[in-house]
Amino acid sequence: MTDDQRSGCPINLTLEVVGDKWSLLIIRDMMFGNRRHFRELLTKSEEGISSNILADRLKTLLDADIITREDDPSHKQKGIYSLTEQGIELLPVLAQMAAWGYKYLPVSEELGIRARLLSEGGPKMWAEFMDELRESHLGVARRKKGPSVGERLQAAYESVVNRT
Amino acid sequence: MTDDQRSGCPINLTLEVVGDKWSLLIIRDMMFGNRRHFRELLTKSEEGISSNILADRLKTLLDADIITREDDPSHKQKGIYSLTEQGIELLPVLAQMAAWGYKYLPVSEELGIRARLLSEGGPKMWAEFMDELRESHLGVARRKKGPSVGERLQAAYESVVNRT
DNA sequence: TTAACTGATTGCGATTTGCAACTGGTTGTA
DNA sequence: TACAACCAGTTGCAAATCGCAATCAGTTAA
Repeated sequence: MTDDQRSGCPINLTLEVVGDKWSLLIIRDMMFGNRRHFRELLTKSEEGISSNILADRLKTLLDADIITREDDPSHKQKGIYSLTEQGIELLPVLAQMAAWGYKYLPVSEELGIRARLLSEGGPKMWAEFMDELRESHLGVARRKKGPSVGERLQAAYESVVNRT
Repeated sequence: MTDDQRSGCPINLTLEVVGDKWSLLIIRDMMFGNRRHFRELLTKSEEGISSNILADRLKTLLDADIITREDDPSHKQKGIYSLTEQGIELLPVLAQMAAWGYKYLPVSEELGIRARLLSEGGPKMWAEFMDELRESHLGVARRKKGPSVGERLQAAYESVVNRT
């Protein structure tokens, strides 16, 4: 964990924290897939991360204050990972990357549907979804009630998957 | 250049193209620093990329249709690199990363000023800047005239640097 | 003629990656 | 109480990638 920074450029500094092939995927799974435990992140990932890489990245993200870790009261060995406020605020970055990928790359239909909805929903939907994440990860009650963005995205995904 | 994709997720696919420590910095320099030649990208970069990495990443970006390369008529060996439309459309990704880095990381004052203005300007300013990039990289005349976003960002940067 | 400049390429050690097996402990069930 | 399944990681090792320095061959201006 050497902290030699290459420059004080905000884009560079951001890349030094999350600019690898796995960190943003872990955050994606925590945001959109409700993965909160090590095993969930390990086995339910689309891409198949290996356990040593996952452990290493979780450490890095903890150090960078993007996630936190608490003990799970239901199981002495289980840890619950949560996004911090600054972790939650990476959502717009992911949303823009998803929108770009959806537009220009060979995205699969199942996995693209969320990106499409999120892109169409725009910054307003992102803000709403971030409020929901603040509720589930930080325990901050959200104002708006009713069908959540998270639920809508999940429902859209499942409707594509279950279409025979 | 093996094209084994890990999953059809738009975020993952985007990361497979630009998810390394250098590609987005090269694109940043082309967008905000007007770097169009190999030497400019090599020597005028804040971070000091090495020539083999630069050559490799330019190849990857060419393959991914994010940039193009033309011969410079003024010099038989010189090449001019330009952003394509999909390269230009990475601006919102960079802008969001810059905004996040500006907010949460120890950004230097000189290099942070552009991020601040771009963040405050929001999507409207991004669209304007993208139009300017379409003009300088694709030769598409932009509608709006007057002081460009690029000029404004550059002027703000210089005013911070020259402040004694 | 020659020095500086052009876009790269090469060699090589250091770091990072990714797979597989394994560790030490906890929990549920019979 | 025994035991299998589950938990969060760790370790060993081979392969790939990274990054620095030196170098290359062609081009241009003095």
